[in-house]
Amino acid sequence: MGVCRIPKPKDPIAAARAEVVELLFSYVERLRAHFESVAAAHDLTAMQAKVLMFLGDAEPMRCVAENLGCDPSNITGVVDRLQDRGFLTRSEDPNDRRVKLLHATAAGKRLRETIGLNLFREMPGMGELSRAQVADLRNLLSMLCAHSVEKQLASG
Amino acid sequence: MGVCRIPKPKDPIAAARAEVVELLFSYVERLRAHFESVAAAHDLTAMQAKVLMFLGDAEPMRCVAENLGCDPSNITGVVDRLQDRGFLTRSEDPNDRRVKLLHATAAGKRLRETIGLNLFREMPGMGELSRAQVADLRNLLSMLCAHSVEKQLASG
DNA sequence: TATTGTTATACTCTATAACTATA
DNA sequence: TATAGTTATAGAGTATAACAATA
Repeated sequence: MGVCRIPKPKDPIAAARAEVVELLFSYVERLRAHFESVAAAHDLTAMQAKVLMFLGDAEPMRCVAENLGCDPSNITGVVDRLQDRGFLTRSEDPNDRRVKLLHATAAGKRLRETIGLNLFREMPGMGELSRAQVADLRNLLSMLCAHSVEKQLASG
Repeated sequence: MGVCRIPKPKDPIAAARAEVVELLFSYVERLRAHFESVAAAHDLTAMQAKVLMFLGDAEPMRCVAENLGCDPSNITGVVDRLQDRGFLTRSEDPNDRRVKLLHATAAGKRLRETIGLNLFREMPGMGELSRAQVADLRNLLSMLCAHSVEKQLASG
């Protein structure tokens, strides 16, 4: 999300946290650009790539919308475009005929695999971390994510 | 950027990196939602908030576009809307009259301060890290960001 | 000639509200 | 009544191309 000029607190602990927040936003901006560039290399928008990467074997559209944090009405158009290009199909859920399930086609699965590999292999800065540093980062991110989910569930 | 299903390599080092990439994308999605929610609380889109947070004392529009990784033609509209609401003004650069400089107004500076504080104080999961963990995270992120910038400069 | 910012255009994402079909 | 998905609509972000003013 680019450079943010967050006011620095005087308390050293809070100041360190503020610095982490700023670094995170800077790195997030790079990740966003990286993701968009990988998607664009396959003529997909970031949104279309997100939907494709989230697809399981039989994903209800509502779950896609919830995971992506947007209104379900948006998903219709995104899925339309992916379907027109042959990357997924819709089917009715036999258990609840209101629900439509999304399935990646063979071409969709191949594309997903390719995008996944590109996302991983060209991850900015990742190759410079040692094995131990990668493990440290994994643990710290786990804590951040776990707590975020907890808060999300509590407030929802 | 939501849940990404990145194929897991068999090599344990590569697998650990892939896990970090997946965690990063998950946390990034939470940060994006956090940023949007803070911006929306002040009737700003994420893009408008990014521009406002990036504004220095006299920022050329071209620099804003470069920092945000988008075409300069987009900035015109975003800046128009922020200007209409009294958060910034344009002025001609006396040294190069093609350039227009952006200045946050008093209201813009107040809003920037408030958004910065909200971004920092409600940062998902950040409050759960110990002082030492915050320091570790800062160092790891510094490495990731430093290398990203280096690559960016090398390729540009 | 090259660059800065603007405008026009077309496409996509976005939320809201109204609608159909189903539960 | 409530829910899943669609459609219509309006507003915003996005890149491309053409343009005026300036360098």
